[in-house]
Amino acid sequence: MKLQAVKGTNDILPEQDARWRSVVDAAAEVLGTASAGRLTTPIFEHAEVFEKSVGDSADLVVQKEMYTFEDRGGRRLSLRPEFTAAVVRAFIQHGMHTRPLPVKLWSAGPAFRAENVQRGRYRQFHQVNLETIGNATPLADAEAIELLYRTLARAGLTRHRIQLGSVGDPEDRAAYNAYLREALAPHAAELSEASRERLRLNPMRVLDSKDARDQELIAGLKRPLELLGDEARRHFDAVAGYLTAWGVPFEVDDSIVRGLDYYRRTAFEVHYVGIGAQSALGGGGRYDGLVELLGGPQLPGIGWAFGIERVLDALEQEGRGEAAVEGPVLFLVPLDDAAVGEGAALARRLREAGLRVEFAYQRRNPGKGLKDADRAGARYAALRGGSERERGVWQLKELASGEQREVREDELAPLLQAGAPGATKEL
RNA sequence: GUGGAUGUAGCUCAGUAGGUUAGAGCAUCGGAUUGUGGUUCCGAGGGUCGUGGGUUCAAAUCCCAUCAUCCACCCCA
Repeated sequence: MKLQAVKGTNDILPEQDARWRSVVDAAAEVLGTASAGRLTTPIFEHAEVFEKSVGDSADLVVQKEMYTFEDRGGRRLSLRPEFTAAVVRAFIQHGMHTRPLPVKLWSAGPAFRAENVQRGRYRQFHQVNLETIGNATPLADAEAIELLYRTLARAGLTRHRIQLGSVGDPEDRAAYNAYLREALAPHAAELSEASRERLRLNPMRVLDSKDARDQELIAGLKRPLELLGDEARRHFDAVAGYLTAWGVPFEVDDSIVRGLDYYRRTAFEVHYVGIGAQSALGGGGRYDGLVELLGGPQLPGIGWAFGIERVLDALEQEGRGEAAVEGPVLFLVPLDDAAVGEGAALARRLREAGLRVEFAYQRRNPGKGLKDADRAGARYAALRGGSERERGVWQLKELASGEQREVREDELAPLLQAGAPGATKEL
């Protein structure tokens, strides 16, 4: 056990590939129907892209959860811990504000955080991300949330739940934080150590505490939703209204909080019961102000991301784990040395025609060859030795039924291409 | 960073009152079967017992350290 993948990173094996692709394909399909274009950005950026956007109090920075390093030119670079800042950077760099607004951009790829590992939490993980930049209406929020819900449904999930909240406008947030500080100050000594720290840096996050004593202290307090200003309140109600009208199931969650500073108003998460402690499949929210913060025009935005590994975990809970790896349609078995080259050449031609064909690399006897074909998962095997060569044919055998007949080489492609059921009957 | 559990073959695991060459099932390869597969039977290859140190005549087994994995805290995807 000498060399192995770095802690918190995973190999995606061939048998997992189909599931993986199906999730990304679901996103491409669903998000495409909403005219979102796919944007692929580098996996690393100048560190300041994330540092500026994320805010000083965010854990990403404070707890050094970013993989930041210096390259040979002395540039400080960071592996992306999330997509939003990088997408916004690309949006600004390419002058996308001149396109018809809003601009919808989706992405998929790895992200990195230097955290400790557990189920559903890895150091390299993968996300599907969507950003809608340039529209501040509640309709844009509802659209984004609906797309998130539908993408996951399309990927095969049936038991994911949307939780909707609001962190308010900056003034609301400031007011609520002040309220919390005041309300909790007398009990500060009773709070857990972590929560005392939160109270100092980002009081709202105290609501997130899983400490039983903390929860008791919090129980009687007002929630962020109760202290929303009029505009934020109307915005929230409108988003909820659209979702209800569209039949997107959701629950109001009055304790949704964001670790990142740039969120305003709408905040939401998708959860799934049964995938361990990290039950959030994804989350997102509105970030009016971020584009400007990163040096772009004053444009609002809303976006979300979900974790592909967590979705795959959830799919497994629903009994939709690894799909069987598809075998070749045809497996060619050379029964003598001359047939080895003939088989390879035939395979090449059939592959050129788009068929999935495999062959034995050396002469086999029929028993071995059929065994090879069987284990490769092939549907048909074709054998050829001296007597077949004389007649210019291959013995084509359907493995499942055992039916066999002689076919000329030029008959093979049309026969196999005719498709599974038809070809079977012909035999 | 903190806490708990676990590290024996590619995989799932046996194997402790310490005792010769460390086992099974599955998987792999070969043979039974040099022109017809899946079942079955036979055989083979594959192990620094996570790593390092200690105790002992003797360590997979006991002690210490260390690393890794899993789960949880924290935080989040």
